[in-house]
Amino acid sequence: MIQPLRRSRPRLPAAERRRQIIDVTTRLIAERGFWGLSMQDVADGCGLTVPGLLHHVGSKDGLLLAVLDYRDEQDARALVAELGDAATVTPREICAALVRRNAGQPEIVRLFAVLEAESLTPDHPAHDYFEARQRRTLEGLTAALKEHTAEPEAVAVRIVALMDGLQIQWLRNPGEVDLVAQWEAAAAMLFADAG
Amino acid sequence: MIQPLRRSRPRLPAAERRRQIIDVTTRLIAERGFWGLSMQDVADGCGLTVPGLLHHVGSKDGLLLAVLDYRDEQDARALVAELGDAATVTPREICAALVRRNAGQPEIVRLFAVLEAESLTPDHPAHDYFEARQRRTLEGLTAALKEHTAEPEAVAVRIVALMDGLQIQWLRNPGEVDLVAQWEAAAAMLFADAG
DNA sequence: GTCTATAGGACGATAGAC
DNA sequence: GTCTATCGTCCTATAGAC
Repeated sequence: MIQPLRRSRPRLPAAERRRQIIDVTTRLIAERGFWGLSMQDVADGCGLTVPGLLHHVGSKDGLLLAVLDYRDEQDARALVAELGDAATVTPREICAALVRRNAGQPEIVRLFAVLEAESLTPDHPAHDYFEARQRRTLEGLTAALKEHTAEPEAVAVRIVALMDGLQIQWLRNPGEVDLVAQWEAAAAMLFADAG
Repeated sequence: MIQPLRRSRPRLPAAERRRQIIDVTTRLIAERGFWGLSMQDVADGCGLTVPGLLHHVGSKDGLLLAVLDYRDEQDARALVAELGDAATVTPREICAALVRRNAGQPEIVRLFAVLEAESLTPDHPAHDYFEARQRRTLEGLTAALKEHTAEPEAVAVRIVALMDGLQIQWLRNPGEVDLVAQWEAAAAMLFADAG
């Protein structure tokens, strides 16, 4: 009568489990930020216990970094798919594509909006990530704008600022603010002298 | 030998103590957000125990609302002092005054930046406050723009978005981004057709 | 107005079995 | 790969003395 009975629970392969963990965590951080995130909630959302969750990500900080790494990878993939890696695309087209993509995934946008603000303080585990991300974005955009305007750096700052600001208003009131339309209208002035 | 010995500790009057609590809390929320705020840290910063702190604010939510109420009061006072309540002031001047004031108090700006993002979720204790605040701001600005542009509402959205976005970049890199200068330059395009 | 004492959880993380 | 059990810490809040 001794039952061999191994594995009454699913025991997903590590890669799939990791993917599930990242999905759940993305949703929860968007709702509550990193400081408001609890490992218990993530574990529950995955049908795991907390030690089970920690087996995959090591620590709470590790969990956050896993989410950000995954986003980088996805974003890079998506942008190449949409635009090709062509050098013929204008900065304005790049921005428009980005806004269109963001308009379709409010959860991700919220993830970044919350973490961007939270991580302003130097002891936030994503502080360095967001500092590097902002520098990379501004440098890339500045370079792309060089041949189109006299003040590429200042224009780049304005573009990023406007995108971030519009996203916040859109997230707070998705029904009333049309992200893509607002951006197109705003872009008309921003790119008045640029391409 | 029986000592009457009452009050070995300061025992500040309630109003002063409340003011101190709000100051300390403002700094801590700017650093960690509301979810990351601990009553213990606030109490320590005031030289109080946690129950002593709770005596003044009732609960953690009450503490947050006290901070926001106080900010509303201060901001209204400051804006009237700077501009008078005159109807002769243009929207552009109002915005410029606001940006100049913000440039001098990064801690307060950070408080709002963090709470604005955190409070996107409906169960955040400041959710309603920020929703009302955004609506009030947009309506006021839209009204002020009515005589200056054909699309006052859309321009108002852009103005708010740009101010919020510039502030984030400035907060992350105060040395490299000059908030006032960036705003002046951006305002030149935003108000191209408006006053 | 502030304290001590304490209730009653939730937290992140580790050890070790299976 | 996932579990149970547990550690030690932190958390908000209440009761009641002074």
